[in-house]
Parts: sequence; C-alpha cells; structure tokens
Amino acid sequence: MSDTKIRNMEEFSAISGLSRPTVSKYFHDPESVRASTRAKIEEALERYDYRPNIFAMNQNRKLTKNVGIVVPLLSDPYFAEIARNLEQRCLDAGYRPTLFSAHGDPELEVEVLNTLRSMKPAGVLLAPLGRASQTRELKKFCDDIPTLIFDSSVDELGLAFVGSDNMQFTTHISDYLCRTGEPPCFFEMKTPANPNAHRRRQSYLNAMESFGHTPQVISIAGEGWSFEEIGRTGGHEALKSKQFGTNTILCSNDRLAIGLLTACYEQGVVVGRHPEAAIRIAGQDGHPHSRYTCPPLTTISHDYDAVSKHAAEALFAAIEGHVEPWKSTRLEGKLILRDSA
Amino acid sequence: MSDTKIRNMEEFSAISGLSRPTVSKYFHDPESVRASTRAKIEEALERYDYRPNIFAMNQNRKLTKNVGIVVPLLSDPYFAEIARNLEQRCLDAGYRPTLFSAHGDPELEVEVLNTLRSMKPAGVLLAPLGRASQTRELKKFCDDIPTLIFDSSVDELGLAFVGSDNMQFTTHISDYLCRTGEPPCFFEMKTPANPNAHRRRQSYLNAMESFGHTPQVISIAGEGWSFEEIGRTGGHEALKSKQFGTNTILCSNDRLAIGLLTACYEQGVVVGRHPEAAIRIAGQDGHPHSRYTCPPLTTISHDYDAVSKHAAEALFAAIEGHVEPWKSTRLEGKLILRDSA
DNA sequence: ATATAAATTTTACGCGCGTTAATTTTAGGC
DNA sequence: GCCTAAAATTAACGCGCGTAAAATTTATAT
Repeated sequence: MSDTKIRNMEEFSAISGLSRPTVSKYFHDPESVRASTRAKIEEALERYDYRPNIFAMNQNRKLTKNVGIVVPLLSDPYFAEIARNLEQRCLDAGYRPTLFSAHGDPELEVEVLNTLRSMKPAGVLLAPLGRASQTRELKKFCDDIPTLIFDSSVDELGLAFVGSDNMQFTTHISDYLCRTGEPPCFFEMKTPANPNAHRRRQSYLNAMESFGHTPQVISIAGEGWSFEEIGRTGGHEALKSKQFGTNTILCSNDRLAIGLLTACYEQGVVVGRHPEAAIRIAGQDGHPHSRYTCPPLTTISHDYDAVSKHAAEALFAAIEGHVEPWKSTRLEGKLILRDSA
Repeated sequence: MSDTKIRNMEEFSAISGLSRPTVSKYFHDPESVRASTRAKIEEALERYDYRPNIFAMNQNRKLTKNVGIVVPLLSDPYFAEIARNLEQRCLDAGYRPTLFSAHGDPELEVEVLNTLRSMKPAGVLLAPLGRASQTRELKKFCDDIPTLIFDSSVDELGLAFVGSDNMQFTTHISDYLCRTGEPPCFFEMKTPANPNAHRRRQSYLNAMESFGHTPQVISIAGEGWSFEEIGRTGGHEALKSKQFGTNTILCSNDRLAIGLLTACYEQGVVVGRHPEAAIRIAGQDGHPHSRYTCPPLTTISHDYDAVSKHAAEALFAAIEGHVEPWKSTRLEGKLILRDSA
C-alpha cells in the first residue's frame, strides 16, 4: 500500500493506466468493463486506497445507490432488529443504506422524510408511525420517491406493503388460548400508537364470536410509545379493580405484556400455565425480549427474516425497473409456546 | 406555498431578491447576514420549499455539517437510547447526524469507518467495539477525523473520552450489597465483548478486599453479544453445580442479570430482598429494560443524559476550534434500588 | 450631511465526477 | 491478415454550490 494520496478520479485513472470515463464506468458497475480493465483497476485499488467522492458522484447521477430505512422507534428492539436485517440486505445488494428513526414523533418523521428527499435515494423502506395526520405528507413523499411500506400499512401508499398478518396473529393465538384454558380477554391501549392494534382488536372480537365466547376488551389509558410503563400502570389498575373477567389475558403486543407481567409480579399475582398460577398472559410480536421475561412470554412472532426479505426484494425489484401493481403481502406469524400461557 | 419548483440556489436567490453568494452565506450560517436579508430569505423559504443540494454543498466545503454516530450494537436498547440522545443533540446544534451500528462485528465497524470517511464528517461520536485487533484501524481514523470516543475507552485515542466511571459503578453497588446482606459474588462472561467488563471485575475485587471479604468470580462461557442468552445458560449451569458461594450475585451488566433472572425463574429459585427469597441479584448499567424484570432489577445506572451531553458538547467544541488536550471524563452512576437486591 | 464600517453584489473560477459524442484501439472469429 | 463489434480514449460540457476579490450599496455614528 503506497501512501501517496490520490486526490481524485483523474489521478487514480492515471496511475491505473486508464482514462477517467472508463474508471467512472467501473465504479458505476464493475461488470461493465472488460475483465482485463477490471483487473488493472482492482490492482491499483490494492495499492492506493482511493474512493470516489460520494458527493460529486451523487450530484449528477439521476439515481443514487442510497436507500433510506425509516422506523418509528429505534429504541424498540423489534424495530432495531428488523432495521438491522434490512440494512444487511441493502448492503448485500450493493446499496448504501442509511438508518433513520422518527423516535415516536410525527414531526420528526416528516423531518426525516425531508432529509431523505435531499439524499435523492434510489428507494426507501418505510415503517410509518401511522398517524392519520401525516398521511398527506407521506403521500407526497411516496409520489416522488420509490417507497416500500412495511410493518404497518397506510392506505395503498407507495410501491407495495409488506408486513405481518395481524388478523392471523390474533386469530391463531386466540385459538390456542381457547383450546387450552379459559377464553382470553384482550388487553390493549385505548389510543394505540400503532395502527396494527386496531386489526388485532377486531380479530380478537371475530375469533371470540366464532368460538361462541363473550369477548372482553380492557382498554387502558396512556399516550406515546412507553408501552411497558403503560402496560404496568394499566395492569395495576385493572388488577386492583378486578377488571379481568377471565384468568387469561391476551395482550395487544409483547411490550404491553411485559409491563403487565411486572404489574402482576408487583401485586403477587402468579402468572403461568401450571396449576398454582392465577392467570395466563400472552403477547403478540415475538419481541426479542419476550424469551427473558419471568415467566417467559407465550407469544406469536413476526417472521422477521421473511418480512425483511420480502420488503427488501420488492424494493430492489422496483428500483431496477420491474413495475408491478400495488400489492399487500401479509406474512403469517409463528406461535411460540412458553410458560406464561 | 407556490408549487413552481426551484431548481437551484440561483433561482432561489432570484425570487428572494438577493444574490446567490448572500443566500449561500445564509445557509452556511443564518446569523451571518443582516436581519432584513434573513427575513427576505425566510419569507421566500415559506413560499417555496427550496433546500440546497447537499451533495453540491458538501463537495467543496472543507468542513461539512455531518456528524457520525457509531455504536457497537444498535439492537441493545442501552446503545439505542444513548444514540437517540446524541442524535437529538446534534440536530439541536445544527449538525446532520448519521447513525451507524457495527452490529457487534469488528469487520463491519471498519466498513462503517470507511463509509464515514467518505462523508467528510465534521466529527464523529464513536463507541468502539473495543477489539484489540481493530485499534490500528481505529487510530488511523482518529488521526484523520475529529473523533470523540464514548462508552468504552481505547488507549488515548481521539479528541477525548467520555463515559461512565465503571470503577465507581462497581464499588458503589458492591458497597450497597455488602451493607445490606451477604457480600456478593461476581457474575461475568469469561471473554467479555465489552472492555468495560474488565474494569468492573477489578473494581469488584478491590471493593471486596477493602471490605475484608473474600471475593468470588464466576466467569461463564459464551461469545458474542447475546448477553441475555449467555447469562441464562451460564446461570443454569452455575445454579445446578452450586457455584454461587453466597446468596448475593452482582452481575457484570444488566443484560447478563436479565438472563440470570430467567434461569432462576426456570429453576424455581426465588429472587429478591424479602425474607422468603433465596438469592439477591443486582446488575449494572441501568438498562432501559431493568425496570420491567421480575423482580425489577436493582442496578447502578449510567447517567445517560450527562454522558451524551458531555460527549456531544466536547465534540462540538473541538469542531469549532477549541483545542484541548486529550482528556478522560468518567461520570458517576446512580444506584437504583428495586426488588431484586 | 459626511465618514466609515459592514453588508451585499458582481464576476469568475474551481470542485470531482457524470455523461455524451466522436474517434481510436482492441479482441476475437473467420 | 482482415473484418467487425465491443471497448476504451479524447475532448468537452454541465451539475449546484463554495469561495475569493473587487466594486458597490447600505446602515450607523458623528
């Protein structure tokens, strides 16, 4: 590795014995130049560590290789995990991913979208916050930039939607709970931050009806994304005022369940499916942490890998020109049986 | 809002009735132009949504406004939280933060650093993975780009180090545990992923010595960053073979403690500080999840806000030319008393 | 009103690379 | 060795903005 600094592509093409346009072509697509030429460049690349100036590169290119990944809340390990998965797929496909989080704030989400706009991304993978108020901004964004919506769907925006089949989630786990004990009541936030919650409640109601059971929904107060705390506080209240009509509680999501488990612990309520337990608690999401609660949480898990694979591939296909009509793909979850229910 | 598209700064300066260099100056620093001029620009900004092309902007500027934030593992809520905090501070200070995670992989960390290099960042906030093998690459990076190291220190690299006082952490919580019950043994990974673990073990040994107690360190096997699973597996083994010489266990970090709590649950070992409990467990870090374990985890918490405030301010000061000699700032943690110990 | 400093305008070049069109070289088949 | 298609070179322009120097205008104090 020589340490003479290469200032630009002009200099680099000189030392590799080629012309600048050829080298430029190489960086755009290594396969587009002759093998012997490619060898020359890659040899020079070994000796000098030159990298094209990305700012100059992206300035004129109609299509950059940038891909934006936007999640509503990165501190939620569920989104962190799926973002990591997507990021890796972008890298493997030769794109340059950039990660953004709205941190639960709709205004920040709009800010992120604007930042993204100025990066001229080839495409964006977006898990929207799902506030109705932002749909207009969102629509404008999707009109300008190839955007694939994942996790939670908003109208028929973007190229396509890929996410989990929330209906199937709730139906499946409700079925399991009904078959193995008392039919569940449903524990949720009155004003959920995530729109998937509505589908889950509805599926719960449908499932209970089809089983011939009376549904009971406990909707607790609380705003924002601190689901565990909301679940804990709401759980305390519900326990104290004996709102749970059955010994089985299906939570709208795992984070709420985690908070409820804490509330149960704090009130000395024993949770589990063994005979001495007072109640059963189940969640939904397959949250990375659900394995480590006490008792470990029975839940129905997103197929993280399949969701991100579908999402990434659909976006890349669209970027590369394979036009397809808008489509919604909803993947099934897998029941994970643990000790809590 | 008119919808005639502004193509570039030339056009924008025209409709705001000013010259391009003045407008350019404004975007570089709004305070650098006369108030009346600023008003004109901002009025035009209301009517037309023009944003300077960031690629063209950054191309020639010696110093961009980009700031890189690099953490070893974004799916760890501890890093996610501190990254969020740092990101906000960058935004507030007028910088453009970009978030990166090494996802626990040293090679990816080097990749991230190279990507960052090509972004010509004004500065970087880096929490290194801490693998000895990477220090050379890391040093080269720090030589070229103003880098502030946080969370875990590597030699005397970069502009400065800001992190928590791991010695104080362990000393303080050891002291608490000794005063309130049996002296603790120390539960850690044999080959920790994070170098802070070594300081914590040493502080534990020192603390026990100064209290006149015999220390006991249980080092469990396991590679990588799946601390909960490592803690759970190692916990099971340690419990079965009765390796814990006391009824009090201080874990090297909260994630390990969370895994150990699960192991205890699974073996029917009651954890807590009440009379019926068999053992006490304490963690270290103040992990966002520690509040919701069962029992809630007693721990000593990073001062998230203070760490990120110090780190961000030190970097901004350096960027703005306030040269200071290398300095290490280690902030104290706060004991959080909960039910586990 | 006048002087002076500060702000703005004008003019012009450069950054590093994308890209295009015309020209020349090269590789591979006959 | 010749022909042809493919690849590389040459030459040149443009992208959108940073920036510098000189000329001009504006604001503020006297």
